Amino acid sequence: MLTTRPRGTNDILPGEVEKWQYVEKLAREVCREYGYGELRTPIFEHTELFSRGVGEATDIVEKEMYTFTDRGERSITLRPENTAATVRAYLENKLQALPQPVKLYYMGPMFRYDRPQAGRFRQFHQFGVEAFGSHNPSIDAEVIAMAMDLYQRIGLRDLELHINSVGCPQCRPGLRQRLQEHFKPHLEKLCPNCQGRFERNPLRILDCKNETCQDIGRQAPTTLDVLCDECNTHFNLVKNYLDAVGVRYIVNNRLVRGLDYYTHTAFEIMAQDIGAQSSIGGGGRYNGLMEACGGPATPGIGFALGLERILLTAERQGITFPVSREPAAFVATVGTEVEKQAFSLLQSLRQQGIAAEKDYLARSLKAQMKYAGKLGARWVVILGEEELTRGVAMVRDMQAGEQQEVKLAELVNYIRK
RNA sequence: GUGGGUAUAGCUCAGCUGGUUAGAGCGCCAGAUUGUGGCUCUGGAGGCCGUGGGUUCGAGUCCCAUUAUCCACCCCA
Repeated sequence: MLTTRPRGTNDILPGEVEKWQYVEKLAREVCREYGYGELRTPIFEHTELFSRGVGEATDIVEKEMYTFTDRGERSITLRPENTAATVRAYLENKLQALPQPVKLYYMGPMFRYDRPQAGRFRQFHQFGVEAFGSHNPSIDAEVIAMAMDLYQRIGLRDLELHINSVGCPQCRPGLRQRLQEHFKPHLEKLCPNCQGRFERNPLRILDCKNETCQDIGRQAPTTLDVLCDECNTHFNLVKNYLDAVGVRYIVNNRLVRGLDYYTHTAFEIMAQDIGAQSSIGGGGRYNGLMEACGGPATPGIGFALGLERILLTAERQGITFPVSREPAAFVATVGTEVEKQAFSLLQSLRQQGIAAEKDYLARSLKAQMKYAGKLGARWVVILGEEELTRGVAMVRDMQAGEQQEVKLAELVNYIRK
């Protein structure tokens, strides 16, 4: 073999790809019902879109981007997420001119240079939505409820929805300061990671898995302790709306989202039993992002769901999808004289909407039957010279193990019945 | 970027303390008298034992490196 697929990428083969199509179809249905229109943006963008939009200090930008210089000396990056690109497209196409809010969705591959592990790949796929132009907490709740609705339609069970408010530019600096005051006396005892976080992002110390860090963090002020009145009110209303539609959630004041642009609502959905990377979706509000990208102050909220992780969860939960690609009919021939007519019959079946197959390896009738059985064909249409002169075919029902002669003119109706 | 496990046929794996032509099950192809699948039986194709070095009379087996893969950390979907 010349080479293999690049690390952390996957070939999705027939048999597997139908599951993807099924989930994608459900996602599109949900979007239609909730009023989200599809947006397709480039797979690559100018690097500065992500470094500025996602945040210079994030892991994504610091160490996970697929960045290269193109032949025109431009720095290009394969998209690591799609919120920044959606904001860019909104501004570039002047979607402010549309009735507000503007509700968009996307689906497709994202790229991050990580070490692969269970549920994590370098090329992975996200389905996401973004709603621009409304501060209203009902749209926060709508976005969350929509994600949960999709999971439910797919059939996923035992999911945990965690929600939190990470504050706004008014109250977040206060939280940062109070956290640093809390951790400062214990700085020596924190794990090396958290000692680094102390300066960079003290919020993150709160969801460290290290026991000592957790113990010290237990008494620390949380986001919810320092929310300003406005943030507090907003968060309470989001919860009220979720209650109103029966979406169950866990308020997790340790929940911090990694990307710089989040404000107010943050949420994450966790699955059991798919390994350490248990988050199958997450999102939140990002009221400052549009301005950071050079646009007018415009609030936004969205989510991104990981398709690989959704499919993995479904597999672990033993969920089967109603997908099939078996041919309905198989045209078998006896003797070489009838092959042209059989070929024509095959074509005619297909053109009338019946999935039909034939043998391509000059197999004996016995081998053709065996092959048809393996393909899962329900009907085998057997054509020999003798049948052909009488305008009939022997049609075998592979499930019942019975067969009978059918006039060629009635074949389609017979198979459809 | 860090740590650990694994690498033998298309797939799942045997191959004992180094010893002759590397095996099984499944899958694939063919056959078991005339034009009929599933079960059974028979035969066949298919392997630079991940790659490169080293130790040895001799390496699939031991050592080193490298690559890939899996799992975990970091982080995220």
